[in-house]
Amino acid sequence: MRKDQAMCPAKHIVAVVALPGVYAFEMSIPGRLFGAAATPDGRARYDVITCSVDGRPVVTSADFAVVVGNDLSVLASADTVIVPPFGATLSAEERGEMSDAVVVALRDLRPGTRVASICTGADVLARAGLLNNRRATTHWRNVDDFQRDYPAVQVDGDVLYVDAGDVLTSAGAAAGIDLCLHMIRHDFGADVANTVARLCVVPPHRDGGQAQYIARPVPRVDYSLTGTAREFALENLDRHIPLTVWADRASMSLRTFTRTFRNEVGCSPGKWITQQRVDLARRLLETTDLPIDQVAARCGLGTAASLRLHLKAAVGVSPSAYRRTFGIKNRLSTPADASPSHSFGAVGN
DNA sequence: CATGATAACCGCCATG
DNA sequence: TGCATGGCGGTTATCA
Repeated sequence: MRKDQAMCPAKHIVAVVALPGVYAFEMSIPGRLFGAAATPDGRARYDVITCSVDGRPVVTSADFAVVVGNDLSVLASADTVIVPPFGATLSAEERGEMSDAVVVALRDLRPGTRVASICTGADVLARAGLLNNRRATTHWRNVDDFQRDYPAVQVDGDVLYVDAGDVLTSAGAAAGIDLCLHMIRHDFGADVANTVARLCVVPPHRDGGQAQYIARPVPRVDYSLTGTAREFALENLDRHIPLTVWADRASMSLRTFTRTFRNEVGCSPGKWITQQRVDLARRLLETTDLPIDQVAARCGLGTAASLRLHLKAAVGVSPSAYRRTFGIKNRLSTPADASPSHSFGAVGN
């Protein structure tokens, strides 16, 4: 955390900001997930540190306090700054006051520092102006207030997280897990992220958005209406299956199926399936030596040109560059050396 | 990069 | 009247 870090290949520093009344669960997510990302020889890939405004212990939303390691000055040397939600019992004004110092610190970060929020931590990012004219999300219960308070932010209340490049926001609570996994996937590839997910016993990738978690006025059946169709599609990723067939399998008309799908999953069937295809392509690029056009065929993207297009949209690099960075040949070196973690372009969700 | 065929998407509206 | 359904068709996206 000093200037001498330039001397040795530095670990990626993740700083978690604890404000008064911080939600201990959300605050712990980065330490648990980033902390589980290790190189094959067991070295930690990230250095997760915590801080409060003045470096003193912080009361949490539960009946215990946490002793943090630092004050806000560590943010200057962080590669990633994460703001969990805080101050549940405080008024909006009080929360604003409590986070003033963090707002100032966020505006003053080194260029290229990645900033992320979990749940209503997005408020702090918005107050710092980091979300202006960018897509962002927050807890579904906070979406309307958030959009009202920060009209310059393009709020998307349906997704689990939004990656706007160097600013990322996640939906409520456990969506922070998805966000952290996403950052790990971005930094070190899907394989490392999947290992972390296994270690933490969480799904490596959750389908769809937070829409499916919003309580409906009418209690919904607790199984998914489109789930079997999705399973079927996943088992046949390499084949093109017309939507009418999906709908048939779900015993719905085409129109009702697409509508239901969007409700349950949070995006259109087409968006969803290309996501799945790109995910598979990434895995194949990472773990096999298959030629690019065969990877494309296997994951249903058809041609190498198509794969190139979709991979570029998802992670900002070409298939060969992706394989060079994350492929099996490089498994033993630290990808951090090969790819500065901020080198990938802005990625929508 | 351009292009045209095809599929997907989604607002709209009638129906039950 | 409220609500889910599903067909229609204009617009958009995809891909060879």
